Amino acid sequence: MLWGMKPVEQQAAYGLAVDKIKQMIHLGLLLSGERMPAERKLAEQISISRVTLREALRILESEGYVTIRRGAAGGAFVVEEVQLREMAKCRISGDPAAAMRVFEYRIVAEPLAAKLAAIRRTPADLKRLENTLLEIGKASSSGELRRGETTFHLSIVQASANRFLLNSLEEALASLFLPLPNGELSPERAKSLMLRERVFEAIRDRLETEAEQRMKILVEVDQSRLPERNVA
Amino acid sequence: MLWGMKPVEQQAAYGLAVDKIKQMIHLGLLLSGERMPAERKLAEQISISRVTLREALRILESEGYVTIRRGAAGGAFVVEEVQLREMAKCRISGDPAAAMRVFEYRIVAEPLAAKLAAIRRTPADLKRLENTLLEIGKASSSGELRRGETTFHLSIVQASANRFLLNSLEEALASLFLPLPNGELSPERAKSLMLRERVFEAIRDRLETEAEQRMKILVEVDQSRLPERNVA
DNA sequence: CCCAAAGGTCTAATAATTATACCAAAATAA
DNA sequence: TTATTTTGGTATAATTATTAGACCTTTGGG
Repeated sequence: MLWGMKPVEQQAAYGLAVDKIKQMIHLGLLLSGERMPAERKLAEQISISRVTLREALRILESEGYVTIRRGAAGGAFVVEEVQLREMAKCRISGDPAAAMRVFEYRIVAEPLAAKLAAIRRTPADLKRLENTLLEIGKASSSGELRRGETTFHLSIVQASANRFLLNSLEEALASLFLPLPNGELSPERAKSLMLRERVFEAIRDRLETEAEQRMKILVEVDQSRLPERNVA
Repeated sequence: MLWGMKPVEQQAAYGLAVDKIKQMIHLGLLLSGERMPAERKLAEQISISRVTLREALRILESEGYVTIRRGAAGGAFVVEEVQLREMAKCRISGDPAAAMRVFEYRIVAEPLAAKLAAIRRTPADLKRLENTLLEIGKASSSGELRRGETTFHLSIVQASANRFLLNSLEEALASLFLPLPNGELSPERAKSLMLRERVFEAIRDRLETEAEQRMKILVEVDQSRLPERNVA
C-alpha cells in the first residue's frame, strides 16, 4: 500500500492540561475573575503532579489567560473580560472562516443530538437539563448566561449517548471562542430561555422530530447573532 | 463553579502507535497478509524510536493483529482474514449497539461532507477521488474493494475541509470494524462503483444538493447490508 | 501580630523515550 | 554449499518528563 502513516505525536502532560483549561475558558465554563482551585487540589483532581500543573499554569499565564497571585486568597484567576475579548478578537481575525466551519457543523450535528436525546434521555439527563434552564433564568451577567447555554448544549449531546457527536461538538463549541455580547442582558436571556425551553420540552416529551427542528432553529438564531459580535 | 474537570490522561507513545496501526487495520487500509515496513523504516516514518515501536508491535502481536517473522523477508504481517473475522465478530458481540451509533452519525455527517466537498473540492481532490474509483474498479478481492471504498469516503471528508467532520468520521469509520463479506465480488463491486461514481459526478459538477442526497443513499445502502455481515 | 493558606523552590527518585551498537535468524544469490 | 544481505532481537547508556515530598516565601484575615 501507499504507506502514508502520519507521525505519532505524543502530547506532554502539561500541554494536555493547558488545552483542557483553555477549553473551559473558551466554552465559557470558567468565567472572567473566577479563581481556580489551589494548585495542590487541582493537581490531584486532574491526576497530574503539582510540578506539571505549574508548568501548565506558567504557559496559561504567559499567553494571557490567567494571572497568578500569591499568599492566602491567592491562586490562578481567569483574566478580566476586556482581555479575553481582545484575545477572542485576535483568534477570529486570525482565521475568519473558522466560525463558518463551526456553524456548518453545528447545524447538522446539534439537531441530530437533540433527536437522539429525545429518544434516549434518562431521568438524570432531564434533571440536568432542567438545572441548566434554571441557571439561564438566574443569569445576572452575559458570562453566566453563556455558561448556562454551553452547559445546556453539552448536556443534550451527552444525553444523545453518541460518542462521535460528543467528542466533535465539544471541540466545535470550544473552538468558537467569541467575545461576550455587550447589550442589555434581560432580553437576550429571555429569548435564550424561551428557545431552549422549547427544545427541552420536546426532549422531555420524547418528540424526536420536534426536538430536531427546534434545535435547528436555535442554532440558526445563534448563527444569526454572529455579525453583532465580531465587530469591534 | 462545579469544578468537575476530568483527569488529564497522557497517552504513552507506544499506545498511540498501537492505536494508529489498529485503526489502519480496522479501516481496511492495511489488508490481511500485508507486510508492514521494516522496524527501522517505520519507526523513522512515524517519528518514534525503534524500541518504542517494538513495544507497540508486541502489543499488536499479543492481541492477535499481526504476526512477526524474523530473517530476510521477515517483518510484521497482518494476520489472515479468518482471524480478523473472528476478532471483528467478538468486537460486535461485545457492543451490539456500536454499529447503530456509527450509522446514525454517518447518515448525517457524510451527506454534509459530500455537500461541502461539492463546494470546496480542488482539482487535487478530484484527482484523488478519481483514483479511488479506479481502485474500486480494479479490486480483485473484498479486502481491496473495502480499501478503495474507505479511501473514497475519507477523501470526500478531506475535500470538505472541515476538521470536525474529518476527525469524527475517521473515528466513526474505524470503529465499524466489520468482517469482510463472503459473497461474489463482482456484483458487489459493480454496485459500489455505480453509487460512488454518482456521488463523484455531483461533487465534480459542484451540485451540492445532489452530492448530499446521493451520499445519503450510499450510506443507507451500506447500512442495509449490515445484517448480512454480522451473522455467523 | 500571628497564623493559615496559598504560591515558589529545591532535590531525589522513577519511568518513558531515544540513540547506538551488536547479535541471531532466515532467505537468496553466487 | 557458502557468503551476503535483510530482517528481527537484545543490551547499554543517556536524556527527558513526570512524580513525590520537604521546605521557603508571601499575604490576607482573625
